[in-house]
Amino acid sequence: MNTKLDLKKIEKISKALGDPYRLKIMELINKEKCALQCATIIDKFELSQSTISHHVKQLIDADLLIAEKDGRNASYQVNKEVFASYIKYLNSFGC
Amino acid sequence: MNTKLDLKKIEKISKALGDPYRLKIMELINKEKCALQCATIIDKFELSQSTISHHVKQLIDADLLIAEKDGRNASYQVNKEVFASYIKYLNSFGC
DNA sequence: TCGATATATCCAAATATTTCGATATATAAA
DNA sequence: TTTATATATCGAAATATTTGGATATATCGA
Repeated sequence: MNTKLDLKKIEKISKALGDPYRLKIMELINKEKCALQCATIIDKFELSQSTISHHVKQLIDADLLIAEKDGRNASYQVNKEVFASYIKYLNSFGC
Repeated sequence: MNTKLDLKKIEKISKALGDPYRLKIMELINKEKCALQCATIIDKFELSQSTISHHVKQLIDADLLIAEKDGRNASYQVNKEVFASYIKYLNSFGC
């Protein structure tokens, strides 16, 4: 595990984290012990459902979130693996 | 040291890292033992001088680079402190 | 001083991202 | 089976980012 990410992927992850709503969505999901439902996210922000869906998709596309579908509900959790790999890359700059 | 970064700052740093050229500029500067001159960066990429200058400015504005001016030359080095703080923030997601 | 060089800034065009309303899709509930 | 609910996708407008040419500024060398 702890795959080495290529530059394209690093770029995508960084871009996904470069938006205030997406950061707040990540924090919200991270606070939950277990997976968080989409409707909960929509409740918390002054954004339309389609906009939230779009932001969540970007986080999923960057592999920062893992999505799970249960019937008509979707839930998400943080992909700790990918964060670990991203941090590993950043460590070359940090220390 | 190792200041806690607010969300706005995390966003700015992530955005600054969310571009292929800026990532490559960071890597280039990081590879140098000592500070890297601007002209060297310009040589390495197929981008105009003004575009490089703009990208470097964004990295400086995000505090990822420290700029030093010596006469008409400018040189840059990685701000390890800020990287460390950014990584510290990301650790809440990673493990 | 005068011309050359290094970098930064200004402006505008090209491109990408964000946002929302409308609609599609799939499932649950009546 | 019909209706309601949850989420995703499409299309278009608003906004932001990227890019390069032109120019400004500051300094070095002749």
